[in-house]
Amino acid sequence: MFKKVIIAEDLDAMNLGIQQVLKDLEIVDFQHSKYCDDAFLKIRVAILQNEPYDLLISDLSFKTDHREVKITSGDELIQKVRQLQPAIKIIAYSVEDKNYRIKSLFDVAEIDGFVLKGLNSIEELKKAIHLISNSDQKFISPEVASAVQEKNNYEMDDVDIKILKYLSAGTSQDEIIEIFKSTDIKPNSKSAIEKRLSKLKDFFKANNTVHLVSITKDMGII
Amino acid sequence: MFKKVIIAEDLDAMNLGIQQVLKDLEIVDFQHSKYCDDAFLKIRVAILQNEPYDLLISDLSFKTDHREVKITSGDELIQKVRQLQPAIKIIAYSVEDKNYRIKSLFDVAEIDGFVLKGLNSIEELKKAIHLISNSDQKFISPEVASAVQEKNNYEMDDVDIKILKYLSAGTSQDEIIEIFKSTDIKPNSKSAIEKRLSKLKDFFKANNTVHLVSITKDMGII
DNA sequence: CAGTATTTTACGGAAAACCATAATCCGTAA
DNA sequence: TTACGGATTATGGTTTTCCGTAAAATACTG
Repeated sequence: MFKKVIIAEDLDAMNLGIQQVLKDLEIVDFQHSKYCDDAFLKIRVAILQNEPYDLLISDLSFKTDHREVKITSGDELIQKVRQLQPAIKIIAYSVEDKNYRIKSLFDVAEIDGFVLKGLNSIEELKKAIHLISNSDQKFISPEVASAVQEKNNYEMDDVDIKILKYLSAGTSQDEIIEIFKSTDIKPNSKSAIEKRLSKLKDFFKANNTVHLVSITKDMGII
Repeated sequence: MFKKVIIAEDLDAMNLGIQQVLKDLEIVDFQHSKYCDDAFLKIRVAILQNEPYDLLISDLSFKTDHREVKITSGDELIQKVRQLQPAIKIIAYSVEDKNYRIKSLFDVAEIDGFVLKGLNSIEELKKAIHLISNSDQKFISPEVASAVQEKNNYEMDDVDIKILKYLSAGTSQDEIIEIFKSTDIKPNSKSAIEKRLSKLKDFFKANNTVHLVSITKDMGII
């Protein structure tokens, strides 16, 4: 079982629940942070002191307040922690149920578990901690288990995402072309952008651009 | 102080936090429901038994699981409870920070308090309960206090919302016109729809339709 | 190097969306 | 009834997007 745990979670009411879980599991050595920056710092310090954490439980979305922060989302935090301490186990604990985002957490950041905040998430969190503490198996909440097996036969790249983001920000296709040319982004012809858009619409079964942006927004891609 | 309280909140981890607040306030008679339907039923029964609740604390968004439910959101629940028992005090407790939605909760459903789930929401919830328990003042979390004073000089109507929803679902303007004509919705000419869209774009400072849908989605209007 | 495949770019016509103006309908009041 | 104002509808022209075809550039292969 884990000896030293760190929690990154901003909502105070939620924190109580997580701490209850750890107490039930008789894990006494845990810290929690309301800010990603703070959590990252604690993890770094722990490594330097030769007493690294062996589990990170992190939320994905964090509220912003007056404080100036560098790491704004749990995704970023997880990413950076994975680089800093590759062996640490990571559980994402979130209400996020968009397949795309969950899948990329497993694929890119190689999280060890994903627990969906829900009606029985406290029990699930316990299960997840148990499972990954003494094996290298992955845990994923049953409600979203389909996310990982889902194969995206069409791999979207950075440019696709950029286009979608610009579109949703009200940029016209022509303006996007201008921006791409001036910032030296590779495919920047009218046809190329159009073709990509057409492929995206095809893939997401969108009737038109408005629909496409609406769908990808819902999926949490942009 | 309140004697009998009901909580509608689906996330189990969050429930612990709220119950802690009530215990601190020495409110012992409280129930909680993970489903809106269940909460509504409890409230109805309590009225029939002549022991009505005097406070409802409700989340806004609820997860769906296998169960068939009639009331799917906290907004609906609040609305129906307000009709059923006009004198009950209602606090919305949510992460929702879109001004439009908060404002309409105060204006339409006449909630008595809005507490934003956040880094210090437990304390705020306590304050809110205190304030509204012995006065008719409204409580609103400081972070979103601006929401209520914000005056929407342009009043959107049902048709506007319908248009936006259809657009975000991939319906073309022409198709919307067809739908409006076949379902007998009043302004259904090309010009009328165009004019409305143009006004909406103007009001929301949107460059084009994609942008407009993107903005209104973010605001929680659609 | 030649030959083939893939990607990017170019072009043009069709459709949809955008925008300004003018005509029509409709309720209200003089 | 008639005049007026507001809302809806009609019309026409411009811009943007859409979509197919084809040329050019690049990458890949034997």
